[in-house]
Amino acid sequence: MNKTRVRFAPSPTGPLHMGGVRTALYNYLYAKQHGGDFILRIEDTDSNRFVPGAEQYIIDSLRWCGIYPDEGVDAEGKVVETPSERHPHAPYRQSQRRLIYRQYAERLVASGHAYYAFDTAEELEKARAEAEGNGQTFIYSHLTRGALRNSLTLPEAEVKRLLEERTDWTVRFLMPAGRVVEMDDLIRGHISVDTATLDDKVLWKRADELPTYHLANIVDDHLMEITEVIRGEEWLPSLPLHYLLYEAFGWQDSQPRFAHLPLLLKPVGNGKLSKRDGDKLGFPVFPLRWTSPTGEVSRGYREDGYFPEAFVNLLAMLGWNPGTEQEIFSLGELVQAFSLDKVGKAGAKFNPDKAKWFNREYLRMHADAELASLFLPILKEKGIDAAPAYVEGVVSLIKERATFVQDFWDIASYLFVAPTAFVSKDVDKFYKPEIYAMALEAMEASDADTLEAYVREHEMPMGKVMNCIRLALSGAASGLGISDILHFIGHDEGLRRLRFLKEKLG
RNA sequence: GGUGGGUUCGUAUAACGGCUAGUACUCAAGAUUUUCAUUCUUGCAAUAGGAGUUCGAUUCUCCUACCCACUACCA
Repeated sequence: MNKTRVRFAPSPTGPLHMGGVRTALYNYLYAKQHGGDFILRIEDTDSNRFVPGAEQYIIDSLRWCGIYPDEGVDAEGKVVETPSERHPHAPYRQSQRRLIYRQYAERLVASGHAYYAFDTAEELEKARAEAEGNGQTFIYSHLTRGALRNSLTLPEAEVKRLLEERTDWTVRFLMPAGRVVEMDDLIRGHISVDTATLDDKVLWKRADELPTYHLANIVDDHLMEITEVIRGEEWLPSLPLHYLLYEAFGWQDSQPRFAHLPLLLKPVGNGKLSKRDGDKLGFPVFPLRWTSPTGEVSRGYREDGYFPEAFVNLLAMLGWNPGTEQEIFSLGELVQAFSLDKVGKAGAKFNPDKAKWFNREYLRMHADAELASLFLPILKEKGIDAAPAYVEGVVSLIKERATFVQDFWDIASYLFVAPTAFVSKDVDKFYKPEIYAMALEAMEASDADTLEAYVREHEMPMGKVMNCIRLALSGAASGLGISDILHFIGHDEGLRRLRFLKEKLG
């Protein structure tokens, strides 16, 4: 039995979106569960779409989630560029593997599974436009290849000349007609496709001396001894090609098994989750904040205040379920519980409310001291220098009311500074001369512990008096319990605030 | 258009072919609380439609509808 080896193979064309993180996560979980390796490979074969910083963003995102590759770019925190005893499959960036692909492309031509094509981009475009004019779709296939400029139709000498003179030719796969490819997917079961509907995909481009996805992918998965390919559903249509490629190379025996994951869909309407949805509906679609080369900023889960554990957890539950009613899982627990046959087939709509719920749960699980240490810098920004022990006490009191650490300030700012503004609606309701008089009397006569008893004993209207006091202490009639507030700010400060209320409102 | 995939409460999902189709989020109501939040209880709400197989179908088969992906010298 071969050791399990899976890979996550993103393209550095922009920030990794949460769907991509989920794919990486599922690969990672699968690898770890089977005691195997998780490999990070960068598929940068499209020089036109390369975005500076995208690769580092991918690495940073996975690290934030606690996902570390055993092999590949970023293995053990450093970029592996050359083969070594530990990483014999390096390099892991496809642009650094150019030389490898060309020989495999040539091998396919030699064995009659591929051919050279000399059609220019303009010629193909013209053919497409023509077909479209006739209400049809042009595909480069057994239907059309006989009338196009390639090594199948041109004389040998001409082919030789063009190969030498021109630098814009490609190698195309010779898609056989009249075959039905029988495939198996770990999630979807058996699938069969008639090759007559498939086209002759470009495998290698002379112009930049690079392969396209299809060739690079198959060659690398083979060379890197990948045992399972777990990727997004958008790849399902090219699975027949990939099967045929393994067959053409004679690698069927070591062909990896495939699992195509359902897509992540936008919260409302239809279609896959896109960057725009996040901006529009107010939630991040990226793990980390991303600033594009043009200066456009996209929010990230990290910066929005999500705990990485919560992010990983919510991602894991989108498209997979444990078969039990447990919803909260650590990364380690996910490794134990994960299973591809519990992955659903249908696309999963992302629900921002549930995402927040997960973070709330994780926030409560965090120790007060830890939360306090996260809150401290925020306080410092507000110009407040509070004692850690004090902040810890505050946090333990308010953590159940918050979703994010950032919420702490809004919830409890008045435990650090006296309110200067008062909610007018609450003022109208609770700041009446007779109520204020009673509130002042109660405050002057009792401390935090005896306040309630005093109000009760003197048969004051409990709700009104308390809310008037709360208004003075916190600036609003809703919020923390009065005795809790007093415990933190002290009785003297409480009395001062009550007097300030009158001073301010007259 | 073609090819492939998909379809259980609003959302995520559960249910060897067999209880009243379960759970979580959201929402609503009630209880608790000096207020708010929390917490607790309760409630609303689904098998896309139609045939077939079967004693019995959410589950298996077929058809229809709808949704998604792919259909580039992008991944």
